[in-house]
Amino acid sequence: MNLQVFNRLSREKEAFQPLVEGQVKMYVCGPTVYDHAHLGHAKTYVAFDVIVRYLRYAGYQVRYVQNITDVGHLLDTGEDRILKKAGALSIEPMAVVETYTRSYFDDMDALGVVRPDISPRASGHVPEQIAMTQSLIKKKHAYVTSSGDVYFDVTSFPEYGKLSGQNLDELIGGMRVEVAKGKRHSADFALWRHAEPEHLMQWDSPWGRGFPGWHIECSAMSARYLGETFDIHGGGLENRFPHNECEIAQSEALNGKPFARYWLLTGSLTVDGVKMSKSLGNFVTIKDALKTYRPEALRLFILSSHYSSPVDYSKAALEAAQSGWERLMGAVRLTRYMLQDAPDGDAAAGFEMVLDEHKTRFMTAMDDDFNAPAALGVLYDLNREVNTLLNSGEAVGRPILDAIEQAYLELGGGILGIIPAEVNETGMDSARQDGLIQILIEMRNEARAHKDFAAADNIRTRLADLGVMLEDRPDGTVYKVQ
RNA sequence: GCAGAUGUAGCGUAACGGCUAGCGCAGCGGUCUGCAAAACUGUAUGGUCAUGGGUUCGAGUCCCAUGCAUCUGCACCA
Repeated sequence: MNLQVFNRLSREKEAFQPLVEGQVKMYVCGPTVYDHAHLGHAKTYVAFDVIVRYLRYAGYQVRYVQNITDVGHLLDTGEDRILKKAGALSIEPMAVVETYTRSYFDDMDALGVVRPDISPRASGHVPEQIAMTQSLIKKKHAYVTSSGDVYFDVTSFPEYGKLSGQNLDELIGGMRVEVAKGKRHSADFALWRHAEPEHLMQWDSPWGRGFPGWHIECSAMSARYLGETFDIHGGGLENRFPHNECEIAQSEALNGKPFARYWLLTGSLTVDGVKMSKSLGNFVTIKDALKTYRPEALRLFILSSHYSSPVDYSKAALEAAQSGWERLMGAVRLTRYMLQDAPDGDAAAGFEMVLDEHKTRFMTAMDDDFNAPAALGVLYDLNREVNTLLNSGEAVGRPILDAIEQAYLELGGGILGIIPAEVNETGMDSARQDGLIQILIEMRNEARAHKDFAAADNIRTRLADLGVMLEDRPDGTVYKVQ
């Protein structure tokens, strides 16, 4: 275990050394829950899922916090995303939040993403955000305008821009949105906004009725659950500026100590080279993708490029991932098939060495900034070794078969989340269905024995039409369900 | 304009400065099979690693320059 991570803050690969030995405190920017999640979200959260899984596998005790943004995230027009959706559907804003929060967790569960330990909602932490804003005002890092808005004063934090490499003077030129009234510097950002009476989500504050700005929630909630300084801050690269930059400014200006020690940001999911996003309309929801592809195949597709790189979505790429997954599962299925009738004893015990070697290579890849695509390559290498062994015709003892299955479950299952533990892959092959298929296999093999290949092929074809694929092996016929 | 990223076989992607540049998908053969499927294996002298220099015993990797293409952010987004 010699984990190196690429820290976006230092722009260098660094040895990973958590603040407290053996413990990792990690915060990842979560979704704004105003619509169903799409594959872009899947990319980010699957990537961090594997990071968390690996850290835990490596023995760290991880506290993983991922927020749910349900207030304060405004559109260019100044409208709140949640309120806009609530208006469109004519329902309570909190009903919108509830609907899409559940939808989000449903999607993540379906993708096998392990839930965060804490999923705090912004609307449930308004007092914390107000308190933080008050302290920032007291320390003269923020000011109140005549209309009841509170802005962070970016000139009071000289390091502003250090994460994204932005320069205050140059920022002004590229601005697309009109500078709000009352701001001293165009780069100042809102900690608190006053609300008009008809605004549906508003709270009392020292500055009148209003609601928190978007950036403050992450600072307030990470401080509450992880402390003022914590180990890993994750999120999508597109949030580096302004969001992540503002988080750093607020927290470090207030606490006078480092905010997050390692910044791990994910590359975007693109479609034909362009980022998948709501506004461009080029998105595919996770629910839709799961109608066509297995969750493991989606994960494999996402993990086939490094978390910090972009990955381009296409039908061909997803189908390639699904084929690759089938390839891995072929060996897993074969291992499990042979385990049903495996001899005791140490036949093929030498394979233990091959397993160890590949495990080591796998870990080396993951230690190198969570290089899942490289680790996946090792898994494919191992897969070939396993296939060669299991098809060699030589006896393979139960201990080795157990060790092989264990390796798949550990690396492919536990860490990457693409190898399911159950033999049952589809939920379709109940005992009864299995029995029915076995009867057909027996009938077909009788026909084959009588060289009645027309009848035999008829059974095989018709089963294939139903998605049941037969494979004849020297030691019998096996099937898989598509 | 400013900040940053990427460019490696048909496609998708890897490679602490060090074996013949790896893996997957797709194509075409071979072995196996009654035929398939799966698997293994071979093959396309399958790769001028964007271009041109430099450092080095050694460069896809480090440095400089160039131009092309594409992408991301610039106060909207995971």
